[in-house]
Amino acid sequence: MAYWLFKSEPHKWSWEKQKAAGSEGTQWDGVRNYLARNNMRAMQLGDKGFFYHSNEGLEIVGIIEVCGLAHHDTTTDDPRWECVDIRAFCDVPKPVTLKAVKANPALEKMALVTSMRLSVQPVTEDEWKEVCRMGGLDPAP
DNA sequence: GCCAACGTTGGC
DNA sequence: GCCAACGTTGGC
Repeated sequence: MAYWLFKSEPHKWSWEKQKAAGSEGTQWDGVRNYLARNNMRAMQLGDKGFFYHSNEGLEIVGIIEVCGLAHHDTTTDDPRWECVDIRAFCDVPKPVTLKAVKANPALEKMALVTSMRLSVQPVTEDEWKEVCRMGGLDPAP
């Protein structure tokens, strides 16, 4: 089981929309970055990830589950781009802000801080547990 | 809305 | 294969 972080601008695709998509989930399309794509290729069914609101909110608001392995992104004809399917798993009761992440020395190596612009990021198990604890999810799912 | 960071593109 | 130009992202 691995952990990830997905970034989305809420006016394009918000946590509310992700939840409304229900248990069937949606494809995480639109990623046009090799590193982010490679991260998605490495995902396994049942992997969990944080759902982060960029630009507005700037906080981790939910947890998703990978429910479909990487496959071609149907929003482009370019065969290079792939995406996974994800579905909402649960809310983060107390959203964890970027500010709070940056202020926590235990999270200083987190990709959210060091690779700010990467849209699909790996999260270590320690980081996962720490962010869940900050968000009011203890034990971590 | 600005601007820094950084990934991608394309000419050589 | 290098590197400058360009476009996009995302925090502020």
